[in-house]
Amino acid sequence: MRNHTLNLFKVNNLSDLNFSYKLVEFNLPYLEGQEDRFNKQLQKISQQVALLSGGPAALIKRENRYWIAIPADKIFEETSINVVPYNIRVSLLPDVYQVNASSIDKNNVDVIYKFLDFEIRKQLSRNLRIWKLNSSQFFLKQPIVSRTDSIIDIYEGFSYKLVLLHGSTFYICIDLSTKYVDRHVLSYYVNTGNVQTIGNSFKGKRFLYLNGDNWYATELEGFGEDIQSHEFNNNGDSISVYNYILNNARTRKEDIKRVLKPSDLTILYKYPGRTMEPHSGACSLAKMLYSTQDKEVQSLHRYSIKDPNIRFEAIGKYIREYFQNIRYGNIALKISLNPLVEKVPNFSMPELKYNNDRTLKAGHYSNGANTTLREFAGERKHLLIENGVINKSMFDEQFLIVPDSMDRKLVEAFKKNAEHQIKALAPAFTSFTVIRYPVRANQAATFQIQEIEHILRRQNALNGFALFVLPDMTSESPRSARSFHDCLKNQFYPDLKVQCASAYKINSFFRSFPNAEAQNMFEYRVPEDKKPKFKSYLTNLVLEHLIVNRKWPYALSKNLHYDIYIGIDVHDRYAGFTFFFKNGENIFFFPEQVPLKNRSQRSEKLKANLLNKVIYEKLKMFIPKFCPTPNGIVIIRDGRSFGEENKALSSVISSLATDGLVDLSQIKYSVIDLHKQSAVPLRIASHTNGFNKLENPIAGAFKKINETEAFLYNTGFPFQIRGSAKPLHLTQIVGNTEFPKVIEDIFCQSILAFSAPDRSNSLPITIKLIDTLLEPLSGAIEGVEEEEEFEDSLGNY
DNA sequence: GCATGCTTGATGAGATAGGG
DNA sequence: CCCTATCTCATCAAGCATGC
Repeated sequence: MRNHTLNLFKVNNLSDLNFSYKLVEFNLPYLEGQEDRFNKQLQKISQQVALLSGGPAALIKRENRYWIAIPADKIFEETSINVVPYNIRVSLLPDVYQVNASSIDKNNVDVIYKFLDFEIRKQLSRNLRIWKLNSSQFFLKQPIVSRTDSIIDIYEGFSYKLVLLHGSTFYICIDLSTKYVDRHVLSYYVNTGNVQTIGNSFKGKRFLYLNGDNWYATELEGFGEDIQSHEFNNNGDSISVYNYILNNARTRKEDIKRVLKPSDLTILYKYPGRTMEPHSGACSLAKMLYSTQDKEVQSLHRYSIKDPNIRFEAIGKYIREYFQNIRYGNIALKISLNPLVEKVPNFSMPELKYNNDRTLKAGHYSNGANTTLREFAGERKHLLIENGVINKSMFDEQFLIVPDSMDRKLVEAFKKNAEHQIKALAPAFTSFTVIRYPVRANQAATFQIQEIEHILRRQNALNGFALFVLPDMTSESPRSARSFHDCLKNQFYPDLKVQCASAYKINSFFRSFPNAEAQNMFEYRVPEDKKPKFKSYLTNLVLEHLIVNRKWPYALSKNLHYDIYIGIDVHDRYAGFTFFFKNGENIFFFPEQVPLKNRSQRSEKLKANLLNKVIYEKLKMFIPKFCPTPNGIVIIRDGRSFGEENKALSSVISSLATDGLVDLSQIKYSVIDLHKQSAVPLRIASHTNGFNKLENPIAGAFKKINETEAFLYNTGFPFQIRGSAKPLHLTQIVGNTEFPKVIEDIFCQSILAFSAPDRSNSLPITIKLIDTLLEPLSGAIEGVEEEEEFEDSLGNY
């Protein structure tokens, strides 16, 4: 194992700090089955106490009862808190609990975490050299020296999170972050003379407002008069914007006087994304914020992608400059200047099983390997091209649906290429039936799709699989092209399974040549110089089409530790389920329509009875066929599970036991939450002997932060990525499986990169497939409604 | 066509302030 | 004193550039 550097900086003098606390008592009745409500009520009480006492409040459970801990030096009056339907009395108990570093245990560690985190955040917010975007992101007030002639200043900063390792040691975890801000203040562009003509173009944009020492993000609502004339109501008194700003400038008064002119225009702003009574401010204190889709930022985006050396160097700098003067009570926190360095374990690359009994094994030839780790990604693709897909089942009916604007000979040429490529990978494939559809410019997507449906119905093509060539929509807005695409997939789903391609793209590869055999005839061919690009385009398109056809390209040589994995994800109206058995030769996908989210619950929450129904039905059918008496069932939930998955899984297992399909005394189970993006911005870099001291960790490296939580790096070596690898965050929410075995199983699943075998893939195939086969449907509903509204408004004229 | 890293924007939910 | 608009906090999907 190699040494690795982690972006974790230890709090060294925890033992010097005094975390003594008092308890707050309350009695909240728990109604059976009302767990959701109970948790919300608990949270509300704890926040209320934090407010009353003016400091941190930590919710803790002792002797099967809940309490709230607040620092021993805080006090508040006994009071009632309204948590519908109760009024809960909260009172501060007199006893003081002494806590020191040696007495940290799992009963009081959350108290220490909350207290410490509260202080660190508070003191970062008070640091005059940085500004706070939200509770975890901080940026320097000095932009980094620009490397371009751009009108944009780049503000670098960091996101912060306090991390508890293995329940006893605290670390500061920070990562880099960037914001793009206009170099000039708004008054450089807009003044009382031109506000009528160009003012509107700035409305709705986001601005960084430099209000004295306090900088924050705002959204521009509109403009007022000049700041000397413009008055607003301040606690009952009318005051001009100019006077208000100078009265409140405090230490920054001289600086502000220099930029603030009485003739500056007043801006009316609100906080981004909110509806509120606008505040008044000065144009000369606002600088426009840019987002990643702004043209001006596009060329700067690459500067924020940083390799591990540069990233870790900057992280160390922020620790030195902003984390060495933080106090807890009367004592300075001693935060290590050096990052945590330790041996990080990794799983080895699993062996893959291909068609024709071929395998791919990375490592030393002496161990039976047939490739080096370095060559793994390339070979993974190469073996697939050579041997074809492992799934040899028959194909359903196949359609090639093309716009009638596409030349017949071009369609013929493309069809020949596509069929040849598919047959090379899956010999069971025969041919496409070509269907042409008319394209009507300037017509709503819904209307066009209806017309296409009539045509497909006449040709009996509403079932099966289609490669659908989208018309050339380069002249139209990207939104309407996207809307067409989404409508299409939504309209025919799930009977007709559609993979899309673009006529524009296909056209760009082909050229017409004189026919060699017949004079005055033409044919379409790909010229030599475009062949490599076309080959790569076609391979990827065909691989996707095979995935849509459920023809999995390869599998694992060995079974996973646990026999059954179930992936679950939700996109708007559909929940997707994948069932993965043993080594992945048998994977099944099912969409299930779910009720649209309502106001009171989280959008992605699934109900236990739906989960129970789907999972039980399918497992009852599959277990006898693919894995009799399984040793374990694991649910992987993309995003957050809400206890429903757990309820469903235990009821499914007991039903299956009644049916005699599983052995209750043997079977293991668990629910895993998988986050592509974690609140903990943990990074890892491997030490090398080369010129660059740090590089991305090997794929399969993992860092457990406690018994049920880990970070898994799936995108490192041998895969090539720009920047620094971002891990998956895995949490075993419930269950009795061995967590490290589950992590390894998830790593193996991520090596089944079906859609791009030569690239890295961070998601396990159980989740990735749901995204691929479900994703285009989400958003389609909204798109349709927008189009219809648009049509209606046209009709009124 | 695919993949990645990265930032912004949207969203939900609890809590609060202030008007009627 | 209740209701509603506003605010804060936290999380996740969308959308970007870029490379194969």
